[in-house]
Amino acid sequence: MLRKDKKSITFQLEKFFPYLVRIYYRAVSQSVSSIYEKDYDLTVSEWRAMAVLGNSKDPLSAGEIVTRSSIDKVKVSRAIAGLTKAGYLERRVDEGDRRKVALQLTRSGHYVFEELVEKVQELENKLLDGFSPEEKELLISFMARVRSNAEGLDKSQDD
Amino acid sequence: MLRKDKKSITFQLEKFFPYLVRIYYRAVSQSVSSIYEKDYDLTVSEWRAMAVLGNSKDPLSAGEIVTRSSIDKVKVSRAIAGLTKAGYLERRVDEGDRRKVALQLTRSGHYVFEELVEKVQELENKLLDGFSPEEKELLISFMARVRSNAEGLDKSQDD
DNA sequence: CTATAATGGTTGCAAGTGAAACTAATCAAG
DNA sequence: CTTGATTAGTTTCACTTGCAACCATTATAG
Repeated sequence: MLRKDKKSITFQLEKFFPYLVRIYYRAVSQSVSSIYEKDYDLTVSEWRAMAVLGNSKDPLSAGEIVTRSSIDKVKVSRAIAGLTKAGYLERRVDEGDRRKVALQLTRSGHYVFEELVEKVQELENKLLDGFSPEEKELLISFMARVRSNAEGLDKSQDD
Repeated sequence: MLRKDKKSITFQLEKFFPYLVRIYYRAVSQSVSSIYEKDYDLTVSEWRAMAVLGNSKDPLSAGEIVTRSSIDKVKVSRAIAGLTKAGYLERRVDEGDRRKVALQLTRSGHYVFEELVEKVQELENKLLDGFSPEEKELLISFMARVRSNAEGLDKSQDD
């Protein structure tokens, strides 16, 4: 079995960690998005904006949604437009600072939000079916560790 | 603290499992893609197609890349075009079946592949910095379990 | 042999994305 | 006040995406 390869590289994509993460993410993401997409015709950003708003007693500005959801400006702006058009969201110009808009869910928006939360939490349970509470916590903490490793890297690259 | 909320929903996005997965994925994905994007101006699909090809002794058809990389038809087709244009890939019509193309990395493609593999494996280690081998295995197996839960769901929804 | 279907791969198109430019309002300085 | 800078949010534009339609070739049926 003599080979002349300089290094005889073996790189298996299906063992490559970031590839596994991607596949994992895809599976999770697809199962959850099927709920708000197919059942309610919402986009991811719309669902997330709604989730942030649904949990807030007080109206929020678009900027506050951006910071709380880690969705970017543009998507939030479009999500707001979409939700407003669907009648789930009410936008009022903030009279204190007329650049801002005060956003809050309408009654029907709140209703949809509640339905969604229920379905989505049910899905969360199904995704973690077979996991003990400790395992769930462990998985979450592993992800957080990897994430913080990754973010550390990015930072050092910026220099 | 009397509230009149029908249900007093508390849904925190930042505790929601699919959201955590998304953030995790983003961090990983961004750190790895910065390597092949910034350093080599390759897209994800190009890198993945290259990874599949780089590991194969024999030329592959586009369809084989699709099945081995779980990238879709269209992306593979475009990845091939891109890699060919960059001089990393050689495409030859399969004379046995003239619908197929036989694809293999050029010398320079192989060279880039080797460089990339090295950098990318280094990154993989950094991402998992602080993880014991057992923890790494555990994380991977957790992801596989969640994924198979998710895929089970999708299947039952198709019915 | 045709005719029809099936397969491998590419391309067109409509929708989605995000960086950057833009508008409008507020703030800060002279 | 005016001028310039900052902030909130929207829009534009170039690029990516993926479905579906497509072309070419091979396989199957009559």
